[in-house]
Amino acid sequence: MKMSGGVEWGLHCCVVLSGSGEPVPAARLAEFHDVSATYLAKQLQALSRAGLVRSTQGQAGGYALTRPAAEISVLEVVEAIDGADPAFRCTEVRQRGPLAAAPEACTRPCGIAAVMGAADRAWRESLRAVTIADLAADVTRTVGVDTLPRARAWLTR
Amino acid sequence: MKMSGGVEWGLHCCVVLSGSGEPVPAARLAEFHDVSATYLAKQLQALSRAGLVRSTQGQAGGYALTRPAAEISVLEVVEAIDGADPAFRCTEVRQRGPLAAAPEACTRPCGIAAVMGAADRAWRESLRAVTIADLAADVTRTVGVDTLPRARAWLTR
DNA sequence: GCTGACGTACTCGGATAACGTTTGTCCGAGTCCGATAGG
DNA sequence: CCTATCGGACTCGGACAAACGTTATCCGAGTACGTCAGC
Repeated sequence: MKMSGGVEWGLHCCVVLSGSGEPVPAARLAEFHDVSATYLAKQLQALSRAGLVRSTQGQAGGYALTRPAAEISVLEVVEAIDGADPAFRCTEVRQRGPLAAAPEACTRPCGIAAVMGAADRAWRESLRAVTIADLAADVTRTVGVDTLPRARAWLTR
Repeated sequence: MKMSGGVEWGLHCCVVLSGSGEPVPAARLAEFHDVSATYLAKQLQALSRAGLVRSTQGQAGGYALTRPAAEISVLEVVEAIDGADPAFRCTEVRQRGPLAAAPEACTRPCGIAAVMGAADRAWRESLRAVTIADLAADVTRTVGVDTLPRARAWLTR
């Protein structure tokens, strides 16, 4: 039960990208966060495929959010990078073994899968309730008012 | 974001073990579910280490629940097999890079980690609310009243 | 002076290796039951 | 007939490989800007 480490990077990138329409190159974002440039590029590609960011090629190109930060939930970023598949995958154990239940006798999903599905939905709902704008506001409140503006200035230097 | 497949096996084992104090060998449980005996043994060992089941050695030995099924939550089984560590691990990205925040300026946890932690708690709370007895009752209701008694009879044949 | 085309440098994107974790397997230590021999 | 001892077989437990997924990396395709020649 482990989430991809790229999720954290992707979220941080979305936060610093919020509020500025200027495209920022992946290499710049990587240098800012002091992480592997090539691997961060992979995460940004995933965000691009999901339609959360728009990529611009050529000089002065880079990545920018496609929507206002207030309209992007944390869940979307997580699902874009880590995948939208539920953590639990039912293998229909009931239908195996000497006393296997007939497939038609099995209500879908089975009790175990239902519990896991409910927990998964609770988890996703919790992430859906928070937006990138909320995260940015939190940074402003806890670390300092000028933190994000300074970051944006550095990124678009 | 993927849960260990052994969790499903462990839960099914707990369900069929509920209600009978008789120890059941791991090999028998594996045959019943038609899964790898050696690997299932590994999961049962994890449950044993967590104190959810008690192992008895020698002839007529095996595994049995230590507590009534109504007092064992699904969460306990999941944490015993899949580990209790949260899925998200904060690497303190804020403290890296050219504009790194000073460690003392960072409130713990940071906004991102806080959101992830809340989602994790929601997930766990959802799993904590269901017990093995609930799962057993669901089987009785959906598949058939005699399903579990027949399974127990087969296991202790 | 203006316009068009060209070259260049910079960007992303997908295909390609290395590592770690999970999955799967094996054999050894420990223990209980049954058989057996003695009282 | 009862009891203590011994043998055997069955059990779990931890240590040992293989496979998958994640992590990390590279090079090629595409595009926008700046330059330069022509009108």
